[in-house]
Amino acid sequence: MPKPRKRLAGAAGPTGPDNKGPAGKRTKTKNPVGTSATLGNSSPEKTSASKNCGKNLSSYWLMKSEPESRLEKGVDVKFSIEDLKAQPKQTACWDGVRNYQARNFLRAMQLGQEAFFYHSNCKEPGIAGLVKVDVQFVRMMKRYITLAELKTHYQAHKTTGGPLKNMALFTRQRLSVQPLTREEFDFILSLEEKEPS
DNA sequence: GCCAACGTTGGC
DNA sequence: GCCAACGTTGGC
Repeated sequence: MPKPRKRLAGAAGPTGPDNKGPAGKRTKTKNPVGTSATLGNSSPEKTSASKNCGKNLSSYWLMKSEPESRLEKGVDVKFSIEDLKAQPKQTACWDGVRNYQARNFLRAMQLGQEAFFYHSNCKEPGIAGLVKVDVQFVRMMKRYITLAELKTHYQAHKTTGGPLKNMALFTRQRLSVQPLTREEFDFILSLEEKEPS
C-alpha cells in the first residue's frame, strides 16, 4: 500500500522512499530512488494512457490509501482523506510507493492534475474524494462511490463497451497509483449525481 | 483473518 | 533468463 506520509521534516529515520531494510533473505539492494532513477523497468505502458500520442500521459489519476489503522513494521500506515484534510495546506507528500510502475506514474503526474482519493483495504473500499496532484485535498465526493458500485459498472461496460471497460482498478490490481482516462474520470464524476446502484 | 493475485528476489 | 520462494496488496 502506498503510504502517503506527510513528510515529517527530519523524522525520517530508515524510511527512504525505497528503503525496506534487509528483512528476510531478500537483500539485493534496490536503487536508491533518485529522481534520476531511470525509466528502467517501466516498460512504457500500453494502457490508454500512453496512446495520447504527442501529449504526455494521463492527466487523471486514482491514488489508493488506507483509511484504517494498520501497522507495517511498527508504523501506522493509516492515511484517510480526513487525514489529508488535516495536513498543513491540506497537502501531503506521497511517498512510500514501492511498486515500480506506481512510482513511475507518480513521476509522470504533474502539479495540479486531478486524482481520485481511493480508500483501500478497509471495511468499504471506494472513492472518497478529489485531490489534485502534489497531493492536495480538493473536495469530498458528493457521495462515497464504492468499489462494489464501480465494479458493477465495470462488468457491464466490459460487454457494452462503456467507459469503465478497461479501468485499471480492475484490470491492474494492486497498482496503488494509476492513470484514468478522461472518459473514466468523467464517468465516475457523473456517478456522484446518481443514486447508488 | 484469510487468502488470491501478482510483483520481486535471487539461486541456478 | 527461468522460475520457485517469498512478500505485499487488498478484497472479502
